Amino acid sequence: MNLTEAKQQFVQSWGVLGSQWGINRTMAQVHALLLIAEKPMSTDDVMEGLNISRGNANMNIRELMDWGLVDKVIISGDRKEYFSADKDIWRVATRIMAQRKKRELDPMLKVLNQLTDLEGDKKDPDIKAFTEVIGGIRKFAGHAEKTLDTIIRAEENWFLNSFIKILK
Amino acid sequence: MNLTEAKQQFVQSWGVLGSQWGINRTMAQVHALLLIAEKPMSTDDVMEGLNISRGNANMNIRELMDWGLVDKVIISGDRKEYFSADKDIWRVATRIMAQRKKRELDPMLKVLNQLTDLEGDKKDPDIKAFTEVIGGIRKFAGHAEKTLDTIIRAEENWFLNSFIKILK
DNA sequence: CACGTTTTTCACAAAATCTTGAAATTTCAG
DNA sequence: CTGAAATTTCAAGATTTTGTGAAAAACGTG
Repeated sequence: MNLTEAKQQFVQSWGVLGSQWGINRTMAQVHALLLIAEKPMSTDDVMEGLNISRGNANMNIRELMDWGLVDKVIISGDRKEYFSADKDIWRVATRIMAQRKKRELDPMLKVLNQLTDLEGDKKDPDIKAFTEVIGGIRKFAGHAEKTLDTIIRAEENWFLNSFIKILK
Repeated sequence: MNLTEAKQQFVQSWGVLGSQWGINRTMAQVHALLLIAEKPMSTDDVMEGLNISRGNANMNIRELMDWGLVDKVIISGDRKEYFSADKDIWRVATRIMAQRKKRELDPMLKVLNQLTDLEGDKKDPDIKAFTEVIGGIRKFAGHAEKTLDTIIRAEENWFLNSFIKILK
C-alpha cells in the first residue's frame, strides 16, 4: 500500500468510526484529513480532498473547532484561513470526553436526579422498584462523572497522571 | 412528579441518550421500558407502551437480546414470549463496552495495523509524519483495547474488581 | 471607504435511516 | 398432524439527518 492509498483508507475508516459514535461521518473525515495533513489546510483544500461542498466543509470545520480538535492557523501574506488538527491523541480523547460529558452525561444526571424524588407512597412496591433502578443508574453515572472529571483534569493529578503516562 | 410521568420521562431521556451514542432511539426506549418494568413484558406490551408497530418492536427486542441486555422469559401457561432487561447497570455497561469493542475498536485496530507498514522510502518526511500519527493512534487504541478487555473480564481480576466495587 | 475575496448562512435537495403492516413462517396445544 | 396464535421478514413509505450551492454577510487591503 502506498501513502496516498493509506491516507484514503484512514480517512474512510475514521469516518466510519465516527458515524458509529453519533458523529457526523463527514466531520470525522475532515478531522482525519487534517490529522494526517502535512501542513494546515484551507477550506478549499478540504473541499477538494473530500469532494464536498463549501457549506459542508465550513460547517464541519467550525464544529471541529467547537470541539477543540482543530485550530485556525494564520498564514501571513495569505488572506485565507487555514486549519490544523491537534496531533496529540491523548488530548484529542480528553477533549472528546469533555464535550460528550457536558452534552450528554450532565443532562442525564440532571434528569435522573429529578426522577428520584417523586410523589406517592414511598412504600409502594412499584415506586420502590422504580426508585431503585433509577438510583442504580444514577450512582453509576455519578461515578462515571467523577472519573471523567479526573481524567479530563489529569494534569493536576499525579497518581492518575503517572497511570496515564503508561497509556500514552 | 408521579410515577407514570417519571417513567415516561425516563424512557424519553434514555432514548435521547441512546441516539446520541449511535444507537437507534427506539431500541434505547425499549430498553428503558424493560428496565423499569415491574415484570417481564410481551411484544404487545412494548408495542402499546411505545406506540410502535409489531415489526419495529420485534426487531428492537431481538437486537437488545443480541447485545445481551435483554433476556427472553418463559411464563408457564402462556404461549407468548416475555422479555426482561438486566437491572444490574454495571453488567449493562460492560456488555455494551464488549459489543462496541468488538464491532468498532477491533476493526479499527486492524486497519491501523495495515497502515503502519507501507511501501516507499521510510526516510521520506511525508511517510514518516503519517506513520507517526497513525502510530500514536494505534498505541492509544491498543491500550484502550487492553483496558477494556480487563474491565470486561473484571470478575477474573482481583485488583480491578475491588476497584470496581467502589464504583458499584 | 470601496471593492474584490473569503466566510457564513439557509432553503431546498439528496441520502441515509427507521417504521410500518401485511404476508410468510414458525410454534405448539390439542 | 392441524390450525390458531405468535413471531419474523421485508418492500414500500415516512422521517430524520446530512449536503448543496448560491446569496448574503463579513472581511481586509489598497
